[in-house]
Amino acid sequence: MRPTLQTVADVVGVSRSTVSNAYSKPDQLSPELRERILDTARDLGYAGPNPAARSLRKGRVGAIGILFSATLSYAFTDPYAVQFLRGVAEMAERHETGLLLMPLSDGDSVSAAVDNAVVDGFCIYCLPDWHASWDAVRARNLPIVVAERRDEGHPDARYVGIDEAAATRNAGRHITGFGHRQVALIADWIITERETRPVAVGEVAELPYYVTRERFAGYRDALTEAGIDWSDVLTINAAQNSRAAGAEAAAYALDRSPRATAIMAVSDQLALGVLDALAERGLQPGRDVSVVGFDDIADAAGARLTTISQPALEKGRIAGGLLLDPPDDPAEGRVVLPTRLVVRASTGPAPH
Amino acid sequence: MRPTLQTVADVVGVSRSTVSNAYSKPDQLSPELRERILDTARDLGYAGPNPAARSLRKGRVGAIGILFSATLSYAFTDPYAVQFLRGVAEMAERHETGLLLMPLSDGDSVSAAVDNAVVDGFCIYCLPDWHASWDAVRARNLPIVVAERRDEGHPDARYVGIDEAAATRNAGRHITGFGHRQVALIADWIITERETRPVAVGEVAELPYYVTRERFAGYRDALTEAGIDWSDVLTINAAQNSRAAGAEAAAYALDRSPRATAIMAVSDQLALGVLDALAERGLQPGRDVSVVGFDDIADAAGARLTTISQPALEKGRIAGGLLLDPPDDPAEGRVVLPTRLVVRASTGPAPH
DNA sequence: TTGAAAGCGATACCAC
DNA sequence: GTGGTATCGCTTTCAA
Repeated sequence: MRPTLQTVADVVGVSRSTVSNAYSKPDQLSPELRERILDTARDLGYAGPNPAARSLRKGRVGAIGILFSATLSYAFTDPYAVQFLRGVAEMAERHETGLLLMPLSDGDSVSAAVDNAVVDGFCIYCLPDWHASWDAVRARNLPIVVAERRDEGHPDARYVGIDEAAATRNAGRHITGFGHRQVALIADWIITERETRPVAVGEVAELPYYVTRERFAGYRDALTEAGIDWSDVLTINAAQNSRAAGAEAAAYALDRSPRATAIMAVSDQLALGVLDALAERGLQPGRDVSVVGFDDIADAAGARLTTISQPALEKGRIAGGLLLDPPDDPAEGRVVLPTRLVVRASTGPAPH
Repeated sequence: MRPTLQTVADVVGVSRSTVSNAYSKPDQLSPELRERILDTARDLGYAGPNPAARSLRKGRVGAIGILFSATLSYAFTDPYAVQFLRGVAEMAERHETGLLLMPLSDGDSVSAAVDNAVVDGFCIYCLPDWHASWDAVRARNLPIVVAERRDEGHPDARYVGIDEAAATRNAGRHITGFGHRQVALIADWIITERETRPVAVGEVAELPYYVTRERFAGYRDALTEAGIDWSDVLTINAAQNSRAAGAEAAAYALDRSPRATAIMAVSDQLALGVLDALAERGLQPGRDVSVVGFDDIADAAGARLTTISQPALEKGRIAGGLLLDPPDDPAEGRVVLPTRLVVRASTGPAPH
């Protein structure tokens, strides 16, 4: 049998409290005794206090669950996601807390994973509205921080996000100010299917994913203000949030007549793909076709991409802080961070 | 007070076993009763069986700890690491197991993180030999799988890796076969400091990190066979495993006289940086300077990089499998996967 | 089917 | 400083 605290206590001839103290409260007993206990434990092959038991007793686990929709590798491949998670990880580190990545498959086990997660709270991020795990998470009755989305179904949920629509509204005005009329929008999750193709604006009315929905709403506002008919806007679904998918999606806007003179993407990854597509066709960004991204990831500056900068790292830090060090005032549990339109060379006046 | 199983049992008027069964063994009680229990639980705001308590009782947690040296964001930025982790995640998903990422800071808390991790086992990967957490992990007395390294200090540890030295020996022969004599080697962790600079071969004798040590050993064998003096080989430490660091390191080999005609890097990330450095100088890979990488990441093919292919995804899957579904025969717990030299355009005959 | 009782392995609290 | 006792919340026999 594996040795336990009790085993060690018996061998040393002390009570279990004392052994426990030897591990958790070194200053509660004499150094010699502590030494003796630790030595015996080592000889016995005692592995130290069982974390599950400790968690049960203390009511604290020392880990938070990270929930997102996609596969591990995909989520971490996105520079924005990486920054966000780095922020969360920073706070976690500071609080000596682990990050439990939960593989969310699509079957029944979605809920099982959430149900069994040994965590003190959940950080949800990039989880489409339709995903089954939302209910499972709420049922757990643990602190929740949602990034990128207000959780209407859970009014007390802490939240850190940005004003998505305001950000794109602003960017949209930048574009319409340049006189663009032939506009295309690229996003993943316009539809739940993972395929790259134009999607009729009718479908777009009920975007299933909060972030895309809001960002499109902002663009819609700006374009409509400028007298552009929303139904004239070409909206293209990208199979995923990747550079390649962005390039593929851009083809639909570039290889038709009239060609789009401005292409806005909901992420820099996609927008970089659009730039790739331009380069392939010998088109110059900002002159022949204007391109706008979102996120202001590291590569955006080098690519001279006009984009909307959002503080991903800070967002992660705040999400982590909200979870690990909750504010007394619930009002402080809802944080909206600023965004900024970063104008670079990829946008300019519409060609005649 | 938060409701517990007991609370629900009392309200419904059954024993806790029955409530427990309602959750864990639906077929052990009548559907009506189960329904009634679940409804009451919902009304009471009972969050379902407490995972910590369940873990304690069952002796199984449903999560494995992932240990690596670097920051989260760094680890996941490396395409090789991402592939590896995707493999692990795949197996984890299949076993309904979570992945606990442990923030390994450098202070005392290194051990605390490991001590408190509520996990069923550890998967160690990319953890330098000198890292303090090795001891803490061994003390936990849990199943361990080590990727990329034999753990001599823990002979029973399961292991999945490749023959690092054989792989680079082979690549080295490819290079010497082309007649190269002016050779440079680029690696991170030649020294424990994170700075990009040439490192004298004397220091290199005691490389602190297993992977770099082995890969260098292979190259050394091949070069020595060809009559190249190991002390004539320029070895350059890269501050980190990134493309930028690779380019920076390459400068030391390219901007000196005589210029290196072959540069071997311990990763494709670094090697891609080397190609960047060549491009900057108008040098042609495979004609002016030959470049070899390691890993065969997705970008390597497009960059026409000669490299050593290793099955990262498969490695991750096996690591996960070894941990979650251990083989009966301990001999099967030590897996060495094949590597393959993939020759592309970045290597060629040494220029006269 | 259902229930009673016995742990799982530790920590908190309060005497001593 | 040290030891007893209750308890954290659940699952698991084993009887009924």
